[in-house]
Amino acid sequence: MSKGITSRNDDYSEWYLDLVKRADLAENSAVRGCMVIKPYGYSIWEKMQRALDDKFKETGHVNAYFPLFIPKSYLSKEASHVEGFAKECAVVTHYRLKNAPDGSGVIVDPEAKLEEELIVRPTSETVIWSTYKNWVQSYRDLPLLINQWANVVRWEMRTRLFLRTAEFLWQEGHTAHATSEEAVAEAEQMLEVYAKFAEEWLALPVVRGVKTPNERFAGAVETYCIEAMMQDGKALQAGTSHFLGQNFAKAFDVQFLGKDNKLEHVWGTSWGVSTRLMGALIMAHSDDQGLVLPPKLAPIQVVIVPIFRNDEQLNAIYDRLEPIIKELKSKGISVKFDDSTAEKPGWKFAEYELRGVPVRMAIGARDLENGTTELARRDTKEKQVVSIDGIVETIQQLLEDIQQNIYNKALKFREENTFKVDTWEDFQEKIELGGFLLAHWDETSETEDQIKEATKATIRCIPLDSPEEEGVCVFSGKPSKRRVIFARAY
RNA sequence: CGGGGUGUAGCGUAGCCCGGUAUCGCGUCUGCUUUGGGAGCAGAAGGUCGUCAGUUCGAAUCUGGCCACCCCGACCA
Repeated sequence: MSKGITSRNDDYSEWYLDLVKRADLAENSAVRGCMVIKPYGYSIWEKMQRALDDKFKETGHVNAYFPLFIPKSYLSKEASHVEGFAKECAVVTHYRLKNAPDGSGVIVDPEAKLEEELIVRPTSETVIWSTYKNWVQSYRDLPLLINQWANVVRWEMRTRLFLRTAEFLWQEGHTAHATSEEAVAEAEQMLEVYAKFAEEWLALPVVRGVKTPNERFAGAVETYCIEAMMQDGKALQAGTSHFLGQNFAKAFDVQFLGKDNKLEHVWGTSWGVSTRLMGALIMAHSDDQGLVLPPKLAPIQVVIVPIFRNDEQLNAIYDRLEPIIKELKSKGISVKFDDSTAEKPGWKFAEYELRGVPVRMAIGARDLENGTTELARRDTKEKQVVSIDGIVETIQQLLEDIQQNIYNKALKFREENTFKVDTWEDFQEKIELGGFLLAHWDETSETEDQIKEATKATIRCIPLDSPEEEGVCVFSGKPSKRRVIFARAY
C-alpha cells in the first residue's frame, strides 16, 4: 500500500487531494483558493496546451492576447452576462501603495483611487467584443477566429485544487461570423475538437450535449458541453462551447455591412477548457497507488530503473541501454533513466507508480546475462520479462495499449454506472449510488429546480445523440420526447 | 458566506481536558552493511507549538481576535 494516500473507498475527496499533493502536481498558495502548479503538474498542462493549440490552428484559429483588466462599465453591457459573473469578480480599486505612517508596512494609498474601477477578467467576452467593434466593418472582415491562452479569476466560495480555484488557466476562443448558421457550426466544431481531445488524449470518454437554460453560460443562446464521469460517479463538465447569437454584438454594437449593403450584427461563439481538465484526468483513471496517466500526456512515459550493486554494474547496464534510450527519444518517447543511489529500487517503483509513469523498465545484472528486462505497466500493474531485442517496438506497442486500455476502462465504468430510470422512486434511489441517470424531463426549469432541490442532481446535458423517445417526465409526469442526463456534479 | 473540524521539525503525529519550554515515526546528515517492491544497525542535526493579543510567576496547554486548510451546505467551469 502506498504511504500516505487515502484509499478511494475511504474518502474519495481526500484521496484526490492526497494524489495532487503526493504526485507533486500542485499545492495551495498563500492566497485562499489559488494554487501553485508544480513542474510535474505543469508539464502535463503544457502537453494538453500543445495538443489543443495544434487543433485550434488546424481549424483555422489564431492566438492573440487581451488584457487582464476590464473596465467595470463593460461588464454591465450584456445583462445576463453581468448576472452570471457579478458575484464572483475581483475588483481593482487603487493603483498605488505607500508606506504606513506607523512603519508597519505598506497600505493602500487612499489618494490613488481609480476613476473607474477595473474588474479582473472572469472571462473575456466583454473586452474582446468591445475590441471586435473596431475590427469589423464589412463581411470581408469575417469570420474572426481568435483564441487566447490566459488566466482568469472567479472569486469562488469553495475551492479545490484544479477542479475549482479562484484563479485558473484556460484558453478561450472568441469568434465572430456573418451568419447564424456559420456560428452554430463553429460552436459545434469546437465541441467536437474538445470531445476528440478528451477521448484521444485524456483517454476520457465524454458525452456531447447541450445545456438546459438553467445551466447555460451567462450570455449564450446555446451552450454545448462535454460531460465526463469520475470514478465516484459524479459528473464533471470537461469543456464548453457557446453559440452567443448576436447578444454580445448587440451589447457592444458590432455590426458589419453585408454583400446586400445592409448593416447587421455579427454572430458570435466562445469556447474554453481549463486546468480543470487536470482534475478530470486525475479522477478518471487513478487508483490507490497513485496517478494513472494516459501515455500521451505523461511527462515521463518510460522510466528505467537499473538494479546494481556498484558502478561497474551500473555502467554495464547503461552501456547496454544507451542506444535504446536514444532510439526511444528519437521516436518522441520521453524516457527517464533513474540511476540515483539515494533511493532503492523498491522505493523507485512505488514512487513512479505514484506519479503515474505508464511504463517501467527494470534491468539488473541477471537481465544483462539473459538479454531480458522486466516491463511493468502502470494501468494494470502487470509485469512481464521480455527480450531486450526489439524492446523499442514492445514499448511503443505497450504505450498504445495503455492509452487504449484506460480509455476502455473509463468507458466501461461509465456504461456500468449509467441507468435508465422511469419512476421518481427509482430516481431517488439510484441517484444515491452515483452515476448518470437517463430520464425523461418535461423541459421546464421549475421541474429541474425541484429535482435539484430534492436530490442535488442537475441535468448535465441533453445528449446530442439522444434518440427521440416518447415518455413522461420522471418528476412531473408530463409528456417528454427524449431522455436527458441527470447526475450530481463537480 | 453559514455550520463543524484541524493547525506542533521538511512530512505525518503524541501531548492540550488537569499550565512547568515538547513525544514518536518517516525524511535529512555521518559511518558501515545493503540494492529484483517504499532496506538494517549506530550516531547526529533539525521547533517563533498557525498568528496576534490577553490571563498567569510561568502558556503548545486556558480566553479572545485574525489567518489558512479540510468536511457539510449555498454558489460555480
